[in-house]
Amino acid sequence: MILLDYRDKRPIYEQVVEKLERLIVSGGLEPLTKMPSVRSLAMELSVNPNTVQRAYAQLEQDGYLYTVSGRGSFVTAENEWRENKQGKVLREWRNITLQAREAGLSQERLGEELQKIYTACEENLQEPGGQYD
Amino acid sequence: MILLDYRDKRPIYEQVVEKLERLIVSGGLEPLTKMPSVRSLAMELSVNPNTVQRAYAQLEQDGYLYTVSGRGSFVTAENEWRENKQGKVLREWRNITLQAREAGLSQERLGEELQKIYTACEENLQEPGGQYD
Amino acid sequence: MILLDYRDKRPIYEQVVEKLERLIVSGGLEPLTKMPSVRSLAMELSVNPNTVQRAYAQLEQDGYLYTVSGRGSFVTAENEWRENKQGKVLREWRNITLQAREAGLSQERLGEELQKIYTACEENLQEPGGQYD
Amino acid sequence: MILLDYRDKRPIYEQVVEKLERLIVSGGLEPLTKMPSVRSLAMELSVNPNTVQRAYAQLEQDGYLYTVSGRGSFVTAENEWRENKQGKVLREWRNITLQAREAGLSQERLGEELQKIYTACEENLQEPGGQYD
DNA sequence: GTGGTCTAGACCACC
DNA sequence: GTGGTCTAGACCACG
Repeated sequence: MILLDYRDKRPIYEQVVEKLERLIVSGGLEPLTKMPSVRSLAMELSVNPNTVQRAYAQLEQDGYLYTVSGRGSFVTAENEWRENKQGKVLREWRNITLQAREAGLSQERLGEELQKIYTACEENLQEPGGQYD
Repeated sequence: MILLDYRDKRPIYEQVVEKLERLIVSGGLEPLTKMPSVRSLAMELSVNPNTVQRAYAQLEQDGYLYTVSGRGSFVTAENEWRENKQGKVLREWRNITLQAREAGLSQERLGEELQKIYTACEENLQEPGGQYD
Repeated sequence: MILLDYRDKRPIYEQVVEKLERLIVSGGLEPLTKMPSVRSLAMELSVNPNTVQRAYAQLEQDGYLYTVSGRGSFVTAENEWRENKQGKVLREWRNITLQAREAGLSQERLGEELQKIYTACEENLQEPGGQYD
Repeated sequence: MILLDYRDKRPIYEQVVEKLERLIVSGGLEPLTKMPSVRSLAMELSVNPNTVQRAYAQLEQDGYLYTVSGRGSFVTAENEWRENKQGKVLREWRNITLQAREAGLSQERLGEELQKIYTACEENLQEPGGQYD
């Protein structure tokens, strides 16, 4: 389900956060679903339980999960993070787009890319937590 | 010329790389210009010369600078990095745009933003290494 | 009657204690009333009887209930806990007020708030176990 | 400087957070001061460096500190947290005051207490991180 | 069995 | 030396 990249410079727990956030945002993990337990996910990824726990804590702090001690962690309702997430991603998007303009990419070019990304939706929506880099 | 943010989590040399790269990409530093010496830039930024050295090495590896031993470092000709840079930034841009789609932002919305960013060009082009976040 | 918040970090039995204590303190459960049996309250709240048992034990220890073996639990006479409760809450109140002063809130400001809280009494007194956060 | 209470049920890192937050809020640690290093504070408190680091991370997330990798952690400027802190403490204060009212404490009584707390300022301001419980 | 906390000890990147 | 990450293994409270 999740594949870790040990060559990535970022810490492992951050990779886990990113993958899970994407799964949640894209609907791969529906609201109210029970997440795998800290220990089981740690086993599955062959990392220390502490590492997974740290990822869960981060996701909870970001509003994607809530966790009930002794029972497990659960995905929060969509409306709790949807708006927040859109704001964050939009800010990043503006930043990158500005850089693209500086690098000499024309508005038309980006417009075409935009079109491509939004029309090529079927196959990607199937596998939402996939590789982006 | 360059302002460092000590509260930024990223290492300082990386900030220096980023700022200089932007200066070069956006035309603030023209091709074939001589860069300030490692020592003088280190003094100006009040950082360890090692840090500047590392930044220059990175920029050289990325194709923005070339160093002539005993003479100094110079900005390379534009065609050497332009294409490369565009490729990199475009890949990032696609990645973020995909995330934006997953987060529920519509193509129309991003199209409008695109328009805004490209029409509001005059004032921003003046100060290309500025704040993006 | 009582609504549990499963996303609250505190253990469930503590929530039950808090709600019942408020009900008693605010007069929602009059002295000498018979409390619901452990089992029935557990059913009503859909929790483990152990949890309710623990809450009752805590309330008994705090002087709000007394248990007659084989008969059930009953709310104690008011004078048994009134003074104690006031002392505890007053100590907490002093603590927070001191923090408020340290945080820069003026005496006048808190005086106004005090006034507001005590004049807006009618509607809140109806539903004493309600939301405070 | 900081005294840990091992009988306290709360985790150690949380106690550290609380004490340091109070020191900062009350002016015992001035803005831009360098905090003791993670390791040295861990030695001083006889706890594991991880525990202190967790406390620092929390304080950073709450806006009281910023940390520069390889250089240390520093107290942020006052305006970054002052307002936020006041809001939080005021909400708590309202909550407790409401409970005090329910417990039968009169507005006059709390008014007197308020007066006492605010007039007895001299001695307490000297030792702002002191015992509150 | 679940999450939460803590310790001890290790390694890395940065400055 | 500084902070940051990770592992291994332990204990506790909760349900």
